[in-house]
Amino acid sequence: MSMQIGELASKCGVRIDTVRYYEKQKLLVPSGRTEGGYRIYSKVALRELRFILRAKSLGFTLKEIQELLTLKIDRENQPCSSVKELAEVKLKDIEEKLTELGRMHNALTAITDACCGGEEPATACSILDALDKEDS
Amino acid sequence: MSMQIGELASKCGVRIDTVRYYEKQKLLVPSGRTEGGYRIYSKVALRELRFILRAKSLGFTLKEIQELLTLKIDRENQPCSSVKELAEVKLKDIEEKLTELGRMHNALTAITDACCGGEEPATACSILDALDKEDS
DNA sequence: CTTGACCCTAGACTTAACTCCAGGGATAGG
DNA sequence: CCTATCCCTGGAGTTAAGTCTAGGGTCAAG
Repeated sequence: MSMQIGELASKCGVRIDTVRYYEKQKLLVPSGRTEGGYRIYSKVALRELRFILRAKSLGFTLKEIQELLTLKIDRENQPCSSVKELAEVKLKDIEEKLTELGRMHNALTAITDACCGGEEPATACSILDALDKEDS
Repeated sequence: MSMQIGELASKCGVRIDTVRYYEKQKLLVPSGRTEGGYRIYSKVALRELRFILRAKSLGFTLKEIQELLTLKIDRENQPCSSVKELAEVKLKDIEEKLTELGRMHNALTAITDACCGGEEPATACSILDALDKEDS
């Protein structure tokens, strides 16, 4: 039903420090404290941490997750469009990175394929030449 | 024929600080200094800086570019295979990132497409629900 | 009552690749 | 000579998301 920080962390596969860090970032507040000052977490906190981790795995930053949580907490009064907008911004973001990585991949593949990769000296290595070319 | 740091930087579209930073990282040494201590760069330095920037645009880190430069400087005695190996490691690296980003893209697209995005309250928003789901 | 496992805080450190700052010197044009 | 523009150094700051450290308290078992 309720647990300490160590159990919460290990249930989610993160470090204790990470949980405390999320708290400092106002992403996750413990349900209470013991007399001795230990944080206690409920099942709700477990769900919340998992929410955060899922959003992270989709590429959201902690700052963006904060926004998502703000919307989530106040769901009744927030339009779906606000949530979808965040998701779409992030999607565009991911798409840009994909494009850029694709560009790198194509260019690097091209010059790598052209290289013999043999044991002969790299005096005329086509990779080094491509990086050193006069044009562009 | 030869220039100061400002001209070199602007010819390559980087900041002066960046050039000095590359020098600190032992990527780019000026050809000399004026009496007054100003760095002077030759056409060779210009090529070298462009080499660095091209490698960077292919996804190499500065540390990896250092290795490339080490090989390049000693081309005669380095096998092509060493160069190609660096390129292939980087390619694999890029491919992993592409895979991961593709995974994110698919997942986020799926849950985003399912969201109405309308002005109605997000009480049952499918994006929030997907992030909050019990399973997985 | 002692041991070991757990927890607390505040704050420093990490990585990459810059970017900025203070305080000052060099150089060219008028 | 004055001014504007360039340049110098050493070192600090930036960003994201943690990770680590020192020094200490809590709690349950034996």
